Amino acid sequence: MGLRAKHKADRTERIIHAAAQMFRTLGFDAVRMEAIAALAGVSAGTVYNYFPTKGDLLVAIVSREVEEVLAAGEATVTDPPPDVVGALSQLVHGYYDHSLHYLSKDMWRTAMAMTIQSPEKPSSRNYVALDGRLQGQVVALIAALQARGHIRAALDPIAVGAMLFHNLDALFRMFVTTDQTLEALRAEVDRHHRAMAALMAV
Amino acid sequence: MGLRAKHKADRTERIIHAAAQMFRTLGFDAVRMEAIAALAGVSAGTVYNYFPTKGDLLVAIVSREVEEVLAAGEATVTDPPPDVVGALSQLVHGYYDHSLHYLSKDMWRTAMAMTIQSPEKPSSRNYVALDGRLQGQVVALIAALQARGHIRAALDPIAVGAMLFHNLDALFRMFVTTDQTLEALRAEVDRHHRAMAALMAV
DNA sequence: CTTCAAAAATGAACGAACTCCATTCTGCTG
DNA sequence: CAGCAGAATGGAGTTCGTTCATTTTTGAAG
Repeated sequence: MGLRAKHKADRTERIIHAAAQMFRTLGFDAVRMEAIAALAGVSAGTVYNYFPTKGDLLVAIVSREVEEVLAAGEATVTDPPPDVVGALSQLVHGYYDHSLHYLSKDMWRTAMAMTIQSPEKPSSRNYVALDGRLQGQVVALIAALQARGHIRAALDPIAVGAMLFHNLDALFRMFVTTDQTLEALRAEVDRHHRAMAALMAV
Repeated sequence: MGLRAKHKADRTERIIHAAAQMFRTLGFDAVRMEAIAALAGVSAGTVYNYFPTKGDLLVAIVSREVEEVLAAGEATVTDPPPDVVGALSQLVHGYYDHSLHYLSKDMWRTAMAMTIQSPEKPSSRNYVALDGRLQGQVVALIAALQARGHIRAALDPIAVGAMLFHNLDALFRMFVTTDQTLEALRAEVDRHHRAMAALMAV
């Protein structure tokens, strides 16, 4: 990698870190692009050379978090606990527990809003693709449990996996739009998992 | 109602109709508040005496649509078809089929985005409450089917109803964020309903 | 019918994201 | 090393949503 490319990568990192820090401490709306640029040590115009809009900058930050969570989920999918509730909970709690590590609820809300409102933007497409991979992990987990004979052979793993994912997604959305605690979120999703596990039992 | 109150109601209607028409034909972002005000026959400032922001104006419009859909759903809940898939489909197709009557996908997306990003605003709270009532209808339907002995007595109707609602909501969000047709949306949700009906069967 | 305080409407001004662009700087290449 | 292409700069300009001081309208009291 030439010096030029390295500078580019450095600047991208600096901008992302500066923005992430400010978004988290001040809230998305309260942060001016000038301030991000200043903290990153570049000019405002330069930020726009890297990210088309303030929203895209946020979505890029959030997408990094999702990628980390995805990587962490692989372990559960490839080697799931034998009980259905335990397997689902392990995967989903992994998602939830990491969600506020680098990000605030405000950042999640704003990023979700951006990707819904403008699904055609490249940053949104990327985010949606990551979401699809999360859904794929849930489907894969259901299929794995089914292959091991822990849930009924007759059920449609894709449809059921999709429903479970949509559910955990909705509960997470509720979490970030209220002052619900992580603990309460976990309890709620576990309740749903128990209900589904009872239905899926062989 | 005094003259003053009547004028107020008239203006509210004119503003809502003007905004709805323009949002639908031009798209939310392309419509300037000036233009809505002009079509409604008032000044820009006046619109702000009636709706705090452009987004709140949109959410008010969308909320009206949800209220109509809610009313239409009552019939299915109080007297559901005996088969589980038929009952779920009748309710949910009712929701979906009316969704584009007055609104565009763009309006749905933007309204969803607004309510997620700013859940504390009065207009968002109202919208979320309507969503809760939709979820309540699904739960009530499951409970009714259960009371009639069409699905297992052992299952948790609140958890299962919540999951079904979250699922139909997610599928609708996918619908409005892509160019999927209503037909394809119906087919997809029916597939999920069949999968769930099989699990819930006595 | 006149008065007047409260309510409502008005539109000019403001602020911030974003665009544009002439200029400057920097690292690659012949 | 020269000079060129690509990138950063930063300030001026645009656009809208939003705000607010001012003006106009309202309807009840005298």
